[in-house]
Amino acid sequence: MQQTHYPLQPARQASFPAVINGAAPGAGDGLFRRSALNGMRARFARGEVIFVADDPVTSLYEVISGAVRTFRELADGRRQIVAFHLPGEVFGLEPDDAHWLSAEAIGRTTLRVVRRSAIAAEAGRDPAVAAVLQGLAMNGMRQAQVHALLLAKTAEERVGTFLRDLASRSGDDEPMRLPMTRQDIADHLGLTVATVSRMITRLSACAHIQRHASRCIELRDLPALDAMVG
Amino acid sequence: MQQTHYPLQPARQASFPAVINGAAPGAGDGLFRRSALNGMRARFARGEVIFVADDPVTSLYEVISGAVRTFRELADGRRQIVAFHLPGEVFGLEPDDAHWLSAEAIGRTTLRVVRRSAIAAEAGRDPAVAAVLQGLAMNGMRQAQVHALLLAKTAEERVGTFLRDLASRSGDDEPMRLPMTRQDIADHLGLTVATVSRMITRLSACAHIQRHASRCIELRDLPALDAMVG
DNA sequence: CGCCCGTTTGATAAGTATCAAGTAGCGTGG
DNA sequence: CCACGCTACTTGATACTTATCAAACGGGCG
Repeated sequence: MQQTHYPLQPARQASFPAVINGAAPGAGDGLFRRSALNGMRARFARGEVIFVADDPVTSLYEVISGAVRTFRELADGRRQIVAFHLPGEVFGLEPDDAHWLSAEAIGRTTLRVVRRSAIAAEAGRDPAVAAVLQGLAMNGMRQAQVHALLLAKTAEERVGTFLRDLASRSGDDEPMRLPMTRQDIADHLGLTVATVSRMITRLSACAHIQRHASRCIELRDLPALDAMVG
Repeated sequence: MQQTHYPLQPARQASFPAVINGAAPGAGDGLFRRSALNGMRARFARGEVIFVADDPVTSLYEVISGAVRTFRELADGRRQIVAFHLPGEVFGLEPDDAHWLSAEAIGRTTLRVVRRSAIAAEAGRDPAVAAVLQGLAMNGMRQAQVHALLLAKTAEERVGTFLRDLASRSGDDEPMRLPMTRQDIADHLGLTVATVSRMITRLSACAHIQRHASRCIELRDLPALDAMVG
């Protein structure tokens, strides 16, 4: 499959109510800078909790620096990571008044926090803000669908796709620095740490990637990766 | 995991811009009956194509009777079914101007078709319509996330969860009639037909379900199913 | 009534998890 | 600054789950 990456933010093009035109897709341009929604900065240490499932949904969050994981704890103790969020991306949008997901900072992380009530007020006033929200929701839907497609593939394809996508979101600086642990990756891809590690070793052996350090990987043959993962 | 079912329609509660209250959640109440968006009825035969990936997005669709599968064809010929849509549910909402998914009628199916341009116009006029769209997008996001969680589980859990959810969406009449083939189920759950069949046999052996016919299944022990699938 | 497609079942192979040991990287404290 | 210790990562041997290939069965529709 294509596995085109769909960043949550900014809204990529005309969303459904076509009203749009929305926020300029300028890189790094904060979603809520354009309106009255400046938001407050908040800093989090490694592993610190941002919100927990069942908490009331109070805010929307934009990653300024660092990285965030959103996940769901299963009854049997397994943890499924739904998404990683890198600088410039927005998370925290959920259909209900209570969170279904939990969120934690992966490393030292700075966020812009915008209160839900402020967004709601602004969206009622400014149709463009409503359209941006609509785009966020639809991109989140697409991203989750792409993730589901990923989980139907083999371990090698999952890891290859994951690395390729992460690289495209991280900026073009090679080699790429991975903010998350192998356990995080495994919990995102529905694999075990051991298997993730083996697949990275295998991709290195094929010269598709090169490991400079365990958290520092260079994609050496992007076309080959693309061909492998579909 | 909980695997609460999240029907696309109607919007369940206050969505993000809180403007809402939206459409009354009356059962079977068509999404677009309330506004000027009546839409036209369209009938499809078994297997008939509704739209294909790369087609322009022209409309939103509500299932009146029958069932629909939305899916994505992978390069290697595999087909991943993203969702099944039953009467009362809405599909066809996508972030871009071109479809990323394809859609086909599973059996004889009737749809209400509402043109995108009409929706956009109405959403600009009526904030409640915009809010309903927002709810549809966010519920679609949640549904895709739940699906991704499902794909990280064992074959038995996937099939059990699938049957339980389908039953809750199909209405309470037992035994439940399955509109789709085993191949469709397999392509939705990331399994093979043989494995789906074996798991159904195994669930029957545990007396959790009972097969009246291959497409007609009764859930005999819902608590046990819930316990098994988390 | 009979054909055909969808479904079930069996035997075997492949892929991934599990359990366990060894290695390396990194922060912390001496 | 270096040594230490802890955590993350890699690698190996084995078991279990699911896919694959193939055949038999059954039910719905002409």
